[in-house]
Amino acid sequence: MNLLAQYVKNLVNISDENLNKFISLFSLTLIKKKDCLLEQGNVCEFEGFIINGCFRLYTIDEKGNEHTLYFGIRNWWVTDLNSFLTKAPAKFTIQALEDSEVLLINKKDKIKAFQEIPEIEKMFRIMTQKSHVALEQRIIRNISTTADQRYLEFITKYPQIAERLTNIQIASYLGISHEFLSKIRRKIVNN
Amino acid sequence: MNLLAQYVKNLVNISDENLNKFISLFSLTLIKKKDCLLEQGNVCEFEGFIINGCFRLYTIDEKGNEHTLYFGIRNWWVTDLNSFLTKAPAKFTIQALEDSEVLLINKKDKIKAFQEIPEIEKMFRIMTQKSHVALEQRIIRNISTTADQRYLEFITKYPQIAERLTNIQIASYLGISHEFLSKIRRKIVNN
DNA sequence: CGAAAATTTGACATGACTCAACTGGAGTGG
DNA sequence: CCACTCCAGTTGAGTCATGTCAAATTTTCG
Repeated sequence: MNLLAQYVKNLVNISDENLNKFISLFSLTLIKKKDCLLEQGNVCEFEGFIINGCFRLYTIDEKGNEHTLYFGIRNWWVTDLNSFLTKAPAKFTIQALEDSEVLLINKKDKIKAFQEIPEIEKMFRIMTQKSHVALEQRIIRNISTTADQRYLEFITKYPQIAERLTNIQIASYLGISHEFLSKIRRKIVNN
Repeated sequence: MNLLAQYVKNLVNISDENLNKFISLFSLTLIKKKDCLLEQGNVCEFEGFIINGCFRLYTIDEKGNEHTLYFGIRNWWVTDLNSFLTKAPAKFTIQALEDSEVLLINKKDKIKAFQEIPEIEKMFRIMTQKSHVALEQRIIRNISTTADQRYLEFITKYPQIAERLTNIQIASYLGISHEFLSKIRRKIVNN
């Protein structure tokens, strides 16, 4: 079955006709492990819906350290939102961590969908609201808990993502060094 | 002039008729310094547009420590989004830091506005996208920079907010203790 | 003026980073 | 199939960032 169609129908009531029209705006892209969907500095011309595989969206700072904004798997969206909206150079790199499949839509077609299919505008609003809530919660966790707690929360909340990641990648999401994460893991095992 | 009307017109093209219809859904509320628009645990029944004054949206954790999600002043929106959307008990308290004026809309009327005025749905989408980008940037800052840098960035980016706040409030936003913020400030002065 | 809150300060404890070394497993070319 | 390399993970020592607690000082505000 069509994963994207299912996703849309879960959020809004939409006719099959409009749904098909929307889905036809996407193109399926295959991408190999370690290849990038977007590289920091380029303009992000797409919004992507992940069908299979796993992606990491990260930025590299002046010191050369990587910081992960989020990981994406099946049924998640992925884009550098600021770059996509404003055509500013992307602050993030989007890399495939496995051989992956993703449905891409460009900005022109997304605007077209918004204009022609009101349910789609509504769907994106609902979607954005949900991820907004998730971002707010992450900020509160980041400013209020220790790395131990954030690590346990991450592997508990997203076990199906965590199991595919290296500890280096998880550390870059939690905002700690991978050496320190290693020590946290040892401490957890030893109790 | 009507601040909210101006705000809407800056984001979307909308007829005066629809604009007035939208604005008539709000009710002006005056709230005194230190009073709360919302208390943690209650259901957030409103979304608010600030006309005057200053608000702080914060949560209290198990240890009794306060953590600030954001501050709001004139021209900003304020709500516990998750509670407003899902009717779950609010995780945040919204307190006025000064005598303030805020325009409130309830959920039923907001839904009505979305159904009857497509430009309003569009406006909220644009608004949510912008704050989404801001939240993403804040997460990256939180996981990648030290408290010194975050403090300097905050007072540089939002001087008109920072000047109204106590250091305790700023510290609760940055995710550090107010004693440590005091030491940061001394260090900055002494160079 | 007087009380409450904010701010500062210092001593000490803990969280977290850096660097360097080591181990072990996964891929790769011969 | 082996030897090699590379990368992830672990570990320890030393250091820096930040928290905690308690006390003193200053500011705010009724």
